[in-house]
Amino acid sequence: MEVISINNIENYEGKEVEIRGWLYNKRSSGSIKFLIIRDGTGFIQATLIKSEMEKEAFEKIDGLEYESSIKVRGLVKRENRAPRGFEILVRNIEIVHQAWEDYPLSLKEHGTGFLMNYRHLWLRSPRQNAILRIRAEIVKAIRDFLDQNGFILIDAPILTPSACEGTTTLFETNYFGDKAYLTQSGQLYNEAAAMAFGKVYCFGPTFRAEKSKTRRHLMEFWMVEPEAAYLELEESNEIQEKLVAYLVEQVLKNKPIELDLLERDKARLQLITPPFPRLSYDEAIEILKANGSKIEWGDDFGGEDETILSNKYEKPVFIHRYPLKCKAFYMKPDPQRPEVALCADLLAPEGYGEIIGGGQRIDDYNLLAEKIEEHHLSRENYEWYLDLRKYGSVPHSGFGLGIERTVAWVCGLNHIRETIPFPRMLNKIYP
RNA sequence: UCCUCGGUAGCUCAAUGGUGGAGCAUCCGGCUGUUAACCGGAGGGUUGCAGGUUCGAGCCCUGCCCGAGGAGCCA
Repeated sequence: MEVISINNIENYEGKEVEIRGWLYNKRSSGSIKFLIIRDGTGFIQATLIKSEMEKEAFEKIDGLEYESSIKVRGLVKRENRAPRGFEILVRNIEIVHQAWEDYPLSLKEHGTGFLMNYRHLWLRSPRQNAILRIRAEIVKAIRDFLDQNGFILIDAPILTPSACEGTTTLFETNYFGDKAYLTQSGQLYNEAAAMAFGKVYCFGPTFRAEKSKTRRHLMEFWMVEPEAAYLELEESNEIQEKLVAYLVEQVLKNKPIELDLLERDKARLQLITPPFPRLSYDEAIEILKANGSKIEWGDDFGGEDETILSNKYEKPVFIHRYPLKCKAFYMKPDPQRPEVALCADLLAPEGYGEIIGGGQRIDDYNLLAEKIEEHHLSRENYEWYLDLRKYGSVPHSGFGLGIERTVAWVCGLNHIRETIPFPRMLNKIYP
């Protein structure tokens, strides 16, 4: 008898199969019993009919607790009355492990705070399963896109000797008696890699010790950061819009069942095709002022400002050429207008806000040295970074795409915390 | 760090200052097509903690703890 996965059960209609999984739910009507089995790839109804099986096998499951692990053997039937259009007519069930009777999660009515304490069990639910499968698809799409477009994976270190950008708070750790910090960006190392390999990206976790407590923030999150030599701002933007459109396309193509389960409006995602609109910071300020925002030229956008801007478009929108003082020290000033940076952020639609931040980097040695001093950064820590401007400096650009925010947008979630298996949130690190 | 809201059964929530309830979950019983099944019955409580006001506090007051949302900052 063949052991099969629930997600391709339709290929086995009329065949005897075995499913290895867990008991998700059960319903009984006396002489007919329904079990909902999950195996990690999907959920399927298993039906037991008293008159069609041995008494012992029929009664075996009476005391079976939720989440008990079981092997179910039976006939795959097309059945309109079953949730997925298919069910298994059970011949026999083998109980692998009888779960304890106090499984804490019931099938309805839990608050997120409670569920987060049981995140290790919550992952078993259909909704969490769908979200994390979409996350995996997005990660795969990003890697495929970059690999197919000549980028090579060159990962940056997690433990770093100093701040990459200096501004945000870092997690400090002890490195054999010296201070070290968990990375908040692979950016600077990427620039070194880009001068060695041309087009590179790093993909990994990053850490911010900011005491942020909002639906858009995690202490630990994942970022993909491409960086390329001889790449100028607008060329970088073009890569970004193609990348974002591609990952949306791949999710639509490969994860339609998961999107439906999340009740995501797929029509909104189908609109995500290049080119994306481009708005200068100056234009954005005018729009915000016209909408009643108190923002002034030189301010960075707040969450509400981003929402106003992104709601104006069906596609993600680039906001480019921010005031230099809003941005990191390595951002290259626009030669036409030195008060603004050659940079662009990408705001996702439907109020999801910033998913990409990127820009062109300073390639002149003297200017970069000045900026390092201006930002009170330790020159000693950045000698290697300055070297990149001494030996074959070229115009170069890159960007960072936040995985969790992207997943939240594609899935249509109102909070980022469900987009990562075990979110690290303010004052909360269990489980 | 600041602002707002909240904390009552395992969970989600009710309860004019006057005997703390419901749905789900659990246990028992019933049901041959259930769809977070349904129907009947039972058990389940130091109302976050510590004080205070009152004849009487889940409810009013003070302090603390914890949680949620938001601000700042950012992806």
